[in-house]
Amino acid sequence: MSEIPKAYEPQSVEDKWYQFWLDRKCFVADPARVSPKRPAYSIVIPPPNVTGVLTMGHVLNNTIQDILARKARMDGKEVLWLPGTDHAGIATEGVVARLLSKEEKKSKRDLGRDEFIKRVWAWKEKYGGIIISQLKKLGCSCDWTRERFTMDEDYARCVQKVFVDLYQKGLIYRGKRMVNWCPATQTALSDEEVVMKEQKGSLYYFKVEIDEQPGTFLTIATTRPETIPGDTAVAVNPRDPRYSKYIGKHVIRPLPAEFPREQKLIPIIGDEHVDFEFGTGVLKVTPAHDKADFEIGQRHNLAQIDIMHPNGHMNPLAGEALNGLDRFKARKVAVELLTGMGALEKEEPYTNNVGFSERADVPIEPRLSEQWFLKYPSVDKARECVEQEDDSVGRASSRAEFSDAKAGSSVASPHQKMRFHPQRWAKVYDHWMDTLQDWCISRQLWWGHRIPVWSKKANEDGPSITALQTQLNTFKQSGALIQMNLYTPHEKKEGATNVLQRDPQENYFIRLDVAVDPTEEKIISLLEQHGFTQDPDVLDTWFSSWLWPFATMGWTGDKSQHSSTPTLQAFYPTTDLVTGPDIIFFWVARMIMAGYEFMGDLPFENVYFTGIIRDKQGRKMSKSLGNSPDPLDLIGRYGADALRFGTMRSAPLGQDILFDEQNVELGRNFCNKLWNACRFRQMVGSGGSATGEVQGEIDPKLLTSDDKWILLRLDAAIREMNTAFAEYKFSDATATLYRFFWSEYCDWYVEASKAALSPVAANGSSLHSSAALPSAATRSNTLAVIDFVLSHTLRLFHPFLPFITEELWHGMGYAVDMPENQGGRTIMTAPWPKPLDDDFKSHYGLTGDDEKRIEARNELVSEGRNLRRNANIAANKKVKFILKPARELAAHDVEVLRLLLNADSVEVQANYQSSKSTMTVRTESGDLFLPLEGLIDVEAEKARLAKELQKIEAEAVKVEQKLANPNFTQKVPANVLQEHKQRLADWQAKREHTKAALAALQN
RNA sequence: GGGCGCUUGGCGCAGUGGCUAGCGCGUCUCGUUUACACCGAGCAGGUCGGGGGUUCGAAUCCCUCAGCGCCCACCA
Repeated sequence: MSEIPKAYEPQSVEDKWYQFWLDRKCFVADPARVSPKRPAYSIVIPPPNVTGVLTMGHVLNNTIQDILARKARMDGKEVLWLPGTDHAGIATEGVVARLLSKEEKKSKRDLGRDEFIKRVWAWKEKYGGIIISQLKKLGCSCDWTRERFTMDEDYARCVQKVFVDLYQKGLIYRGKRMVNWCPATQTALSDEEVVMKEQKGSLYYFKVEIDEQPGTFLTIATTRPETIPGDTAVAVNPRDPRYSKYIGKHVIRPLPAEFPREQKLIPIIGDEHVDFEFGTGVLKVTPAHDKADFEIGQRHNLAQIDIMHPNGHMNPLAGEALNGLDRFKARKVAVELLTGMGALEKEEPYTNNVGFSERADVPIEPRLSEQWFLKYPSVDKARECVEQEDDSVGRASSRAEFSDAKAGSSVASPHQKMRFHPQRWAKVYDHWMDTLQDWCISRQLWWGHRIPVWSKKANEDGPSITALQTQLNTFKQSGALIQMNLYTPHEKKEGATNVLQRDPQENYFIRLDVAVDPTEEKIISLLEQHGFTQDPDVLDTWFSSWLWPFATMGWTGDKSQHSSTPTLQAFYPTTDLVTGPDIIFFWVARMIMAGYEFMGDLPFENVYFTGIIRDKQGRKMSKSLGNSPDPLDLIGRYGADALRFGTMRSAPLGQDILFDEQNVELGRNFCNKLWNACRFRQMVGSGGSATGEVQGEIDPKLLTSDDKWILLRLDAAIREMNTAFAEYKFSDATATLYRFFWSEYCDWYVEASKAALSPVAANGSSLHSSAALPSAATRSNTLAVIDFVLSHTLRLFHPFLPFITEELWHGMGYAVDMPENQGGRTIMTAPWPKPLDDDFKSHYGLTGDDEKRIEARNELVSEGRNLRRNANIAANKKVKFILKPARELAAHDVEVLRLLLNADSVEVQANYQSSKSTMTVRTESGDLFLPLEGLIDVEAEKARLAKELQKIEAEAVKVEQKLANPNFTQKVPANVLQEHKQRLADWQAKREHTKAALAALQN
């Protein structure tokens, strides 16, 4: 580090070191190196969408993972941070489809399935994974040799095998159900992909005539008049005295107007679901377009009339006037029609919650359709394994226990408990697990894992199916992974999940579904010969992501050898998962169930839930608001370390993060401070008698009080860091680093060390009679302390600031003396600092007393500076102070006082008497006087002292009263009592001193 | 309708029964002294959301009210 720039320039440093780490394979995990002495540590990245670009959310999430991974490496663990991307079905298909329509004016259907999928792959190769290169810019230490994609060939096989396996277990079934239908993307969605949004709309009241009692009308309130043509009943609460008498009668549905009367006759039914407080207490029932209505329909065996096309436009069953209209347009027209026929009674403004497609941001259309569903596996185990708050009473740091347990026995038995951080998410998880609904896993898309089911419909007496069934059974006996399900009309009566619905266009049919591992080519060709076709649907993207922790580690899906890959054996279960609470159900819960079901063990030991990044005003980051900063731009302007540090510093555990660019600026300033502190060490090192080389040995006999103090502060910082890591409190960790390095090391220690480092003093003479005469030996000793502290500090910083610490580690020469694998090559593998132990402390003579004495001396400095400011003495003007010490002070300390007070001299006078023109203050380590020789503003000083005295009085009285209370003195613990007595004595001493000073001014 | 979280100086936050309630940012004043103006020094600024209770002692524990936010839920 010869020519050191005055300011840190991250741009010239970051790429260099990232390449250095890659070249030396620093991020590559080797299962063979794992041993009881070198335990494994693993994280799988939450795979970002392959279409994604880096957002502040990614920065937060991945910085935390990188911090954990880098810390674990320094702890001597074998670390695997496994990266990759997610194929993100809907998102990716949407991106490519939009591109296609923009550039070629074609739809995906124009291209056809195979060609379209080719285009998606081409797009993926070209643009996909931009985010991967962005993660590298951030400094992420992922093992890129193991990068995975959820559509990789071997990953896809895992997905298919899992499907067949669950199908065999009877957990996957096909069913015609009410699903969340997205008319924009024209696919079914899971419940989790629906977000509720408050919508302002209207509640329309319309009347219907009771067929059996002409002239009697019921009024119905609805928000969706366009679905009237789909109504097949009107429901009232059977306990509702107003209406119960009408149950069993019929009403005439007003729409479609042109339909014959008998087609529009629908029954009035009684159902408990109807709330008689709401609206008029009469509910229109549309079993084909509303989830609750569907269930009412099931209970009363109502017909289902589907009046919409899949794209959300009305079909002919909605009637001439509505046919072809978009559902929202149809709503307006339906209202007009009702008004026209005099059926509309009123319309009132109404706000309700409407389900929206999370991806496409359009209202969901509840729609009856045939889909694949999964009954969740391993639910009980998954529910029990997450530690609830009540479980943990009396367990101070269970994470430490976890780590130790794992280190102790390398072959781990199945883990019992998993911890969430913050733990309150366990409750949310628990609640969801208690109310699990079957998961709709099929999607009407092309980009994704195609459902490995071949099926054929036939008439009930079709001979081909039975014959084929027999044939397939022989394959099955030979161990092929296939499963058949024969659907016959009879099953309908049993009300089972495998309900075969009557196909409206055809007669009853039977169907043979065959789930096959797609690698069973013989079987598939046999099926295809017999006219079987593969299900056109693909699986929900999360149906592949839920296997991520083990499908990425070489899991084959073959149960007999599921733990046979070295990677799985070494790194599964993973240690930590870092993710956002928004995907706790989508991903975390499902991974836990999959972990148990397919690996027989939980997938991770700890889950850290980050907060959500918001803007300064607390709004969510969003593209439409334009309030989402580009992290790459921030990295360009401030450096990756600055972005990381600024983000971590403002990200307390469990709370949302308000992003403010000022935080990044602060991170940059901090890096610069670190840079300059090292630069200072280089500059003082090359002058005087010491060379620029690292000073190794510290001589206990030559330590100054400040040296001892900073070593003790370093010790405290290391301990605090360890606690923060154990509790996943990264903002605490950065706060500790900030305080220790900036306030304690730079502001106090470095400034004080200048007394020992003074080149003048080192020459053996001094300009100041009161100054100590530090020898050259003391000087190099202080340099050695600085090197000790800095080399530890850099290591404490490294997980947070990987680039600048690597640059300084080498630049300062700290790498030189270290063994190759312990920091000699890179700070990445330098050992994490240990707290200073008792041996160390006694060898160097470090005691709590030293710490207190320096802090008392520093208080003297602060008070002295305060006096200066109150006397309006310019910061650069040299003055003389007089000190009447409470106890003996070393020459070094007096010299430090002189330096830090920017004084010509600090004279120690045991019997100094204050005079009229002297300002003064009493501190624990003595009375400080600032003689002003007539320059003093007596009135101002009187006022200041009076104010001071008032405050002192108030505090003294408070303590006096406490001590006067016998209840207090009797019940309070001895140490607290003692502390209060001391406090009173201190206040009284200050009171006396201030009174005396005030009195002196009166003369 | 249930559940969870939050409320401490202008802003963002620490502080789970006992130091004079801290920290960072910001504001203001002074300052180019052997790293750093991306800096240093100093001042100002808080009845800890309201009310009640437990206790010798409450920002901290309990009750209650209010406000804000999030999640879950089939009132059309």
